[in-house]
Amino acid sequence: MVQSIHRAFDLLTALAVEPAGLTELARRTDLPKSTAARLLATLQDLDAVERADESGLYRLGAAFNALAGSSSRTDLASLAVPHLHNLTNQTSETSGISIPDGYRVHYLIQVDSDNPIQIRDWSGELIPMHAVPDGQIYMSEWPDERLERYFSLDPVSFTAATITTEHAMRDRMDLFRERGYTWVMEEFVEGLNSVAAPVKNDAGKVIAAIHVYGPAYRFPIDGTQSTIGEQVVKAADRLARSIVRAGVTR
Amino acid sequence: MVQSIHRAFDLLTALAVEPAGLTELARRTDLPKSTAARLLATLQDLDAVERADESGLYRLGAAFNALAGSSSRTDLASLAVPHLHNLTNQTSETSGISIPDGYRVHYLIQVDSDNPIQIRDWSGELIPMHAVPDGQIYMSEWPDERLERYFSLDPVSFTAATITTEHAMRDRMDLFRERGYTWVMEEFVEGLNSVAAPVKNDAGKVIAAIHVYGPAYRFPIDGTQSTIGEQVVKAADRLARSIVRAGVTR
DNA sequence: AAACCTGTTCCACGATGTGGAACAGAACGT
DNA sequence: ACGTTCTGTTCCACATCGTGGAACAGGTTT
Repeated sequence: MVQSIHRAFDLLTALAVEPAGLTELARRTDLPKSTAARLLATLQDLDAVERADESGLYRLGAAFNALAGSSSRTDLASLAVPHLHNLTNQTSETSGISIPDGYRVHYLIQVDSDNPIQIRDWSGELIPMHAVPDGQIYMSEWPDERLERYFSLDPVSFTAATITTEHAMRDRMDLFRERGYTWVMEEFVEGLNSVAAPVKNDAGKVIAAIHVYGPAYRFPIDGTQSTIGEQVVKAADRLARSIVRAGVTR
Repeated sequence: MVQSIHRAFDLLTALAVEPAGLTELARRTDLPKSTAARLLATLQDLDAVERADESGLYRLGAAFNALAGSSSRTDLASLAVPHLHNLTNQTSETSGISIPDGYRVHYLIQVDSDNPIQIRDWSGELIPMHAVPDGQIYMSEWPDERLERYFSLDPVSFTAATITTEHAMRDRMDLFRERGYTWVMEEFVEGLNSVAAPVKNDAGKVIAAIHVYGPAYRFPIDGTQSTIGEQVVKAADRLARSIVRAGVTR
């Protein structure tokens, strides 16, 4: 075991209680002041702690928000994988999961189908909300002023079919609220269709969305839009229950 | 600078990209395998990383959620302090801020008034939602089934005035939605009144609440309920704007 | 079956982390 | 104004702790 790392985490844990000066931290962690000073200087270098200018008090730094964010995204992605496999098996198309990130959709992972004609992998990428079904679901929870602000920024018209007006988006959102899922037909990329449904936490808040997409020439097969939509909704609900059981917080 | 701590954080940063095995992590961080193994064992001991049983892959552990949670609570509390001072000056009573935490309200900090007759400090404590105005605000955003579940658990009657039925709480929530703030008169503690207003993020979600409380014999002074309520709403809105400017995420 | 790769463990070694001491400056009490 | 106490910073002699190469077991791939 590496003693220095244990000691560093002792200091971080002490700071989680409340901010403190060097001498107080040394006292809380039973370390000599010079040892604590050196460890804190290193943690400061790593943005794991920061120092308030006037008071000289140490407090936890921004590094953990990034690590915790990544940790919870990884948790969510792990939980989603079996559900996405099931969905891909059912639909024979690529499925994936995303989370909202400001005005964009953050694709976490996707599960490809066996079909030789594949969809490229958008995992890790950030796509504007209006262009994809996940984003349209997230936007449907926004207050009016946020929606207004978004459309005042002239959203990109990716294809001739992209929705770029608030009015048209409200119509789309009404459809979503009616059905519980939303379809996007060649609005982001020519030749690509997709459908998504929301994943909600115990408090009813949309924390993620799962989607299926495929090439427009074969997806969806005529007359199957609502069947596929319902399958995505069911998969999203099952994932939501897994999340509650696993105690993954978002 | 402490080399071991830098190396440990290099490993953590590598894991934030995606989970990996020992050899891959050693490669990503330019460390000998034995060094990486020892550092990872220590991080595992600290719950900073965990090991998937079957695959043997390492991934970030739960420790950061706790540290990030604490870090962001500290950020929020720091931002709130000047607003709470203003509110305490205006009302001559104790003010404070809370966040929701499951079925309870987590009081972060409070700012006392100069009055010698003081309210005890609940900072750090967790109080059931139904008994305090902050909690009643949080509950007003819940889906029906969550509210139903809460009241099926026979909430504690702290005083004769405590609301313990779903029906009565819905009436209270209607009043809240009408006014933008909510009063609680001796429902939690005999002789204690309080008023709260929600703090919302850019997406319109209630992330915290701020409140003022005082002894019932002097607070509120007759005829000042709506004036004080509005003051709390304004302070909450100003805090919300500070939060957006500071980029503090919740 | 052989080659290759991963993860684990050991231990000789010396580099790094340790911690006491000294110091400057601020805060506090008289 | 002065003495005392406390905090934070820095130095450096020292030896403990962290290092990393090597060996090994077991699984995977060819």
